[in-house]
Amino acid sequence: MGTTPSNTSTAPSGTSRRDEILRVAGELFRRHGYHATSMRELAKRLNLRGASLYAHIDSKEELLREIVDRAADAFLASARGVPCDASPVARLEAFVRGHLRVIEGQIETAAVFFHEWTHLSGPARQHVVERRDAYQAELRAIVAAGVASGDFDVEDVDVATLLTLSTLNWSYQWLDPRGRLPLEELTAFYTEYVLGALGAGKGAQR
Amino acid sequence: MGTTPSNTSTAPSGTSRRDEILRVAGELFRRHGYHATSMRELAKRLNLRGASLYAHIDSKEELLREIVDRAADAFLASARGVPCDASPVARLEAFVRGHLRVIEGQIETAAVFFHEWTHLSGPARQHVVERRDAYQAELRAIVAAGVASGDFDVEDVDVATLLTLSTLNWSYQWLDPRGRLPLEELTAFYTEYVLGALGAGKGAQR
DNA sequence: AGGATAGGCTAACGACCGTTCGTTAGGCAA
DNA sequence: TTGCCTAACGAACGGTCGTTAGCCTATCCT
Repeated sequence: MGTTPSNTSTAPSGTSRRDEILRVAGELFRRHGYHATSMRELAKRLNLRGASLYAHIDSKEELLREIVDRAADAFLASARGVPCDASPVARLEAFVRGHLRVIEGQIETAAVFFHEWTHLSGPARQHVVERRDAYQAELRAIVAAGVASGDFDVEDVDVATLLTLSTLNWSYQWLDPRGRLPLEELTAFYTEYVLGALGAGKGAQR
Repeated sequence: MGTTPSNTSTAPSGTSRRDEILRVAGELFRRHGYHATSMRELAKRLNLRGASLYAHIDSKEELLREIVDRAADAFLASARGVPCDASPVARLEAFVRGHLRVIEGQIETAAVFFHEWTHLSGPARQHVVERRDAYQAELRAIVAAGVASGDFDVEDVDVATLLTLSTLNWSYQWLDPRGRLPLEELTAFYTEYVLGALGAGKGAQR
């Protein structure tokens, strides 16, 4: 155990110090924005000095990259977890549920992902673009399948996909995990909204 | 004319230097974010030095405030221009059209409004909150009217309003004034999408 | 012509930034 | 006890930031 890497050091709560830094960074990045959050402020929140953070991380950008990566991976995994042998309506429903679950389960991470990812540069940025595109492609496939099966009635699959993503993506701005609506209920509202928009009417096959 | 205030000085294109500063600031704030845009960079884009900007403006925050205010005012004016004696469907359609027109007509201003307004502080910030709330209230009134008239079929007017706003608000992320779809066509797609979501079906009264 | 004004510049201020470096203290194993 | 490692600190590096003050020039007005 003497060779344990430094990032497994234990913070009081049982999580690693590095995880704690990431968590607080996520909160601050979300609240103030990446560039308006200083390392000194982040350290202060952790009862440390700015310089001390570098015992655990390489750079500020690494924090952003890791937070954004986590969200991107979560969204993509969620989309990829949608059973592709289900009906388009059921798939759409699963997609929506997965989307909201990711946001609700890690609101800070998701919010930073949506709002701050463009501050990444180089390969990290490109990697995010790829995953966003892949995510959109998953949704597009569902919409297209719905159109092909007759469950959805849209004139332009690309636009319908964009509009659906728009509906889902803005939710980080107002979705409150402790809000008045339980997630299941919000998911039901969302699903009905989107299905209606896609022309799936209430009698659509599930 | 010797008493002309300083902000009416003429830039090459015929607009005032101050307007030019605002325009370029809007572009840079949108592309890089407010905090990641420096006054030196803004000045450089205008072939000036950073310090020279203060002959025309009081502060960096004033730029942000003015850009955000313009967008907020435009959105609210647009919503208030919706004829309240029309059918709910027609009102909704006008709302959507107005929303997209504001964005399309000043994409930088709108994008900065959606993405950077939280960097404002004090009364300016509060003023934005008020206008955002007023804008949402206008939409809510339309949705509620549609429910009352039987044109819309939603279970929760507040949630339906939020979801509709979500659908509209994310468009600044992808709406390209020079994109493949003319605005009228995009508006038609958008209207159909939202009306469908609100349970207004294609036979709904217009 | 002379004075006023506007707009631009340079230099500088005071504050802040992300990060590195040298050092210290505490913990652990041999 | 000694030696090593980790985590944290203070000091500092090498900048950057928004902004102010003083100066200069061009233009306009009387």
